[in-house]
Amino acid sequence: MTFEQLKTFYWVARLGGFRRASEQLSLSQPAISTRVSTLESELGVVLFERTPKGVALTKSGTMLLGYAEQMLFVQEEIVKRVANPSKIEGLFRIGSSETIAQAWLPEFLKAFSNEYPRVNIDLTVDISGNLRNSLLQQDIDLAFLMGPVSEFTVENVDLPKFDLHWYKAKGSGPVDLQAIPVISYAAKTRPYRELMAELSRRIGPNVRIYSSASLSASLQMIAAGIAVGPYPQALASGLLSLGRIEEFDPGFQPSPLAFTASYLGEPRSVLAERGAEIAREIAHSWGKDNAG
Amino acid sequence: MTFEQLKTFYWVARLGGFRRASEQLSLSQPAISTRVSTLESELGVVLFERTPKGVALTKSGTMLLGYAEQMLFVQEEIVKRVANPSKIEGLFRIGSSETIAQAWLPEFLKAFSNEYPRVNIDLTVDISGNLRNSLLQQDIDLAFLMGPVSEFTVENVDLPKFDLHWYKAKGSGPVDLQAIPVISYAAKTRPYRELMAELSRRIGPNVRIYSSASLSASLQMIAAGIAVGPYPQALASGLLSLGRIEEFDPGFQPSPLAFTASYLGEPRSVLAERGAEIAREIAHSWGKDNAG
DNA sequence: AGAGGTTACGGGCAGCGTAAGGATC
DNA sequence: GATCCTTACGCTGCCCGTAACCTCT
Repeated sequence: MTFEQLKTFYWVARLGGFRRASEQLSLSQPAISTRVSTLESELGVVLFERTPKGVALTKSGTMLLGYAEQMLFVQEEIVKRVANPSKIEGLFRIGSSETIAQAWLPEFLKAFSNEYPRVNIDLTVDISGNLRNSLLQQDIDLAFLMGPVSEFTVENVDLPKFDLHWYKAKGSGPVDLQAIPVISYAAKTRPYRELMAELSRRIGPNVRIYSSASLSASLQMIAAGIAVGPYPQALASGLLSLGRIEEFDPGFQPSPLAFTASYLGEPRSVLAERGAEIAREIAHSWGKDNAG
Repeated sequence: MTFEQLKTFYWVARLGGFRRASEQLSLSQPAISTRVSTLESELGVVLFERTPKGVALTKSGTMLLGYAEQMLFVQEEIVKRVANPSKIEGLFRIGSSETIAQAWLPEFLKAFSNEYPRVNIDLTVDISGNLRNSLLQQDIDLAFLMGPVSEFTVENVDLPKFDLHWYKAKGSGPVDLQAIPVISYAAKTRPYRELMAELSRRIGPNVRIYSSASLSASLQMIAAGIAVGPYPQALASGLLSLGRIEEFDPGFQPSPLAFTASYLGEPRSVLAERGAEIAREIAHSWGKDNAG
């Protein structure tokens, strides 16, 4: 009996098939067959009923699953508590919404790769909805998104909120929201929908809303006087101090953007757990440094 | 990280040396070195301080030890609860006192090897004192002896007691313990010492006591009229029904022989745990079948 | 035909034992 | 020199991937 066998068993049980487990573990499918059947013959017990459309746990298999989970849990615990982080190797896939990427993500990456120098990082920047799916499909290990992700398998660590203020080009006259478009987050995002609803209610159907998937492009458009819009105060400070943009008050303020660091609780991943923790620390100290 | 590495680590920690662990695990000493140093480099942590006279756990090593014990415990649990006994292989070393060997040991061996057909059995018959030492030195895995063994590491399962009755050759006249020797268990045993003390008190210094390490030889001597002695009633029934010996009452009866099935609780051994359980069952049913 | 699992086979590498090497008393 | 652990090295055997095969829809 080896850890690899138990881990393989665990994933076959969890995903309900040898082929799916082979993808999860980056192995050939026959390798999964070998591992499982070796384990079965070592224990002298059949763990799966093979049906044409996948596999199902036998009674023995069900019993083993609990123990296998314990094993993998303790193993992660060892990696977390005993192992030296600088020796941990692997690939860690991070997904981030652009707001975070523009804010404290660089500092996070610095801190993370400092603690885990031998871990390679895959970074994806996307909108929260896509990140959520990627996370649930295990295409990424840790996501910074507008959460929380409410699936019960997902752990959500709350991150500091971003207050939204309204900005317009410096020196432009009073703002008439009927005349100048409002630019905001990409169309499929929650802040976009919220803003859309609020503006329709207050301004009427003539309001024009641009949406942009690129935060920095949006800010450039604001600075160029093409549009106005609500943006995280903390991210506007650069153009603000350059004198390119200025705040204004259209009479209401969208609710702050709430982010979480989210990861799958099962199976355990030390990197995801610790990554979320580091993110919380970094985000808080970044928030203090960049407070109004 | 593998089970073998953790097990090796455990034994090195427990025995305080690589060489001792290599003997415990039946491996060469360099193999222990390799395993430990591989584990150390995988965790990126030094687990042992190497001193000229052995090794000592580092702080990290101490932390790991707890987790390693958990792992090995769960592993044994899997073998015990999930694995099919008929597939378990290995060597199981049993030590038994002769009384047990003459009583229900054959039936026990039959039941045990029936449940674990692929486990080889090493049987040693010796006096309880030696069995106790062998057990503590891990030369045997399970001992049937006059217990309990009071070391805190040892688990003791109580077995049915053996009542001692006095026997003499059939047809011989009234017994004068001043005239005929008393034969009993080997000199280093507890029943011998108890009997010695009791006889000295009651009969006086002239009493002669033979001691014999062989139960069957002793019974033969009684049957031959050379001596008389107290023996387990259950074991005398053969010669009794053949009409070779008969009971008599010298006015007192030694206390019954109390046996235990004893094994080391740490590290766990499924075979020892289950073996003790089987022994208890077999001994009880044997006791009923052979009751006066 | 296609999806899912098994069997067959060759090759690479982990890990063993033997043997030699260092350190400390 | 004795004891204990480490290093060196050749070899064996395990386990992976490729490829062919089986079975059920």
